[in-house]
Amino acid sequence: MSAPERLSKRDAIRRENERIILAAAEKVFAEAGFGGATMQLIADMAGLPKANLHYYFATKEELYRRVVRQIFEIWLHAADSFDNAPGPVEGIGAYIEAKMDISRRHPFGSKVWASEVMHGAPVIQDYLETTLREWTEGRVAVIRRWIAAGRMAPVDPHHLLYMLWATTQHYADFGHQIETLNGGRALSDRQWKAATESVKSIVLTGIGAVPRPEDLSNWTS
Amino acid sequence: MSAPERLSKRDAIRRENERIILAAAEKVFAEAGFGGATMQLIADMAGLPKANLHYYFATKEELYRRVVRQIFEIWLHAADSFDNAPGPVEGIGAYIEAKMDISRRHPFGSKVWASEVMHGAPVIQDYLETTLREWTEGRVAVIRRWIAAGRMAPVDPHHLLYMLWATTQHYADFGHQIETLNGGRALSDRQWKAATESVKSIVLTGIGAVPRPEDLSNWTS
DNA sequence: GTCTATATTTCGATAGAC
DNA sequence: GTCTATCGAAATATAGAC
Repeated sequence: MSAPERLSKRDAIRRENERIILAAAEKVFAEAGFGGATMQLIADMAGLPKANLHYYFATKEELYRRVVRQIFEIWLHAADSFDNAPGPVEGIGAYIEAKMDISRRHPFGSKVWASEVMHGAPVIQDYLETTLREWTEGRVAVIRRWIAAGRMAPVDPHHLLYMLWATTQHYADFGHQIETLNGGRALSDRQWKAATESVKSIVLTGIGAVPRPEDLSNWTS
Repeated sequence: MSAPERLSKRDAIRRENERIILAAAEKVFAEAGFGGATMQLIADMAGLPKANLHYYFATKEELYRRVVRQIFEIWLHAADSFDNAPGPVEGIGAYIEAKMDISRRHPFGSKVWASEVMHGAPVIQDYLETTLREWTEGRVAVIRRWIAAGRMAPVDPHHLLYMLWATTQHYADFGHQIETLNGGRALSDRQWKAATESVKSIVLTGIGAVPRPEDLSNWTS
């Protein structure tokens, strides 16, 4: 019985240290980029000697790869709201809410992902070509069904998805710019709510999934 | 006459070499990030010895600063379409077209800017707090007038601007992802046109500046 | 203005005691 | 599993001949 117990304890230590290192790495990679990040900076942020990082993660690239995969999987789960929704108002509405929530709670991961894609996806190109492509085509099919059912206007599904990604992730990736234009203060709870509602309103109205607001419903050219 | 002539010739050489170096630097900074970029890579891309870069730009950071300022000024000029427009359809429509065109023609500059902002704007924070803030408040005022005149729905002007920036720049910053989802091929002329029209259509419809397309105008809940 | 050679620093990674 | 000391590679920047 002692062997499994020792192994279990060692595993617990390993799991906890990996968690601490990954959190520190996510922040440093987001703030300095892969090239600008140093193992020393990550070690300091994690409160560990630099050599310990190499004990848990053989190379800087392996550590980086784990960070990128983390945010990617979080985003994939957010798409659950998309499926089984009766229509675009519920499906796309819930997806925007989920993505905005992730932008607020995981701004570092979002930035690491953006940086990785901007640099040509050197370490996650295979994910783009397999998992992301399949995910995208699946949602494109759902959007096409909604269009065919007359529940939204016949917009291009791919460009709609790009708009959803762009608008929601912008609040994480360009959060520093938004904060500066907000008088140097981070968005409050109320402002995050307003941002989410603004995105939902413009997109859902823009694709014809909800009616135009009353005060403009009698629009004339 | 010989002194001014020599000076002029020297200036011409300087200007041309700076142009070559800046173009090479923009590409390398975009593809590798500030930390990942090396003076050697930039020199190779420019076809010059590394020492010549330091002759024209004292430090790597000074060279980087010039690249960031370049794209920022291009974007500022694109906003001319915003002003003197009679309404949101013309103003915002032209702005989207101009920004999409920049995303296509200056993808490297867009990525360098995105990377700079994501890392907390270490070298252009003053621009954000002065020029960008003034530019933004000026356009917010224009949008408010359009809303007051009943030419568009009462959306939050700041969040609308963020949406315009996010959607248009996404085609440059995440161009690699879009290309991958497009079967590994860059967007064609036709596809860029479709992307621009898609963004314009959803946004202008979403803010109530154009009527809903005919086939959905008799929407019922 | 151009270019080769090099000084100096810093980083990723490892050795080896504990 | 932890940590100090250090190696070797690579980077920025400069010196100095042409």
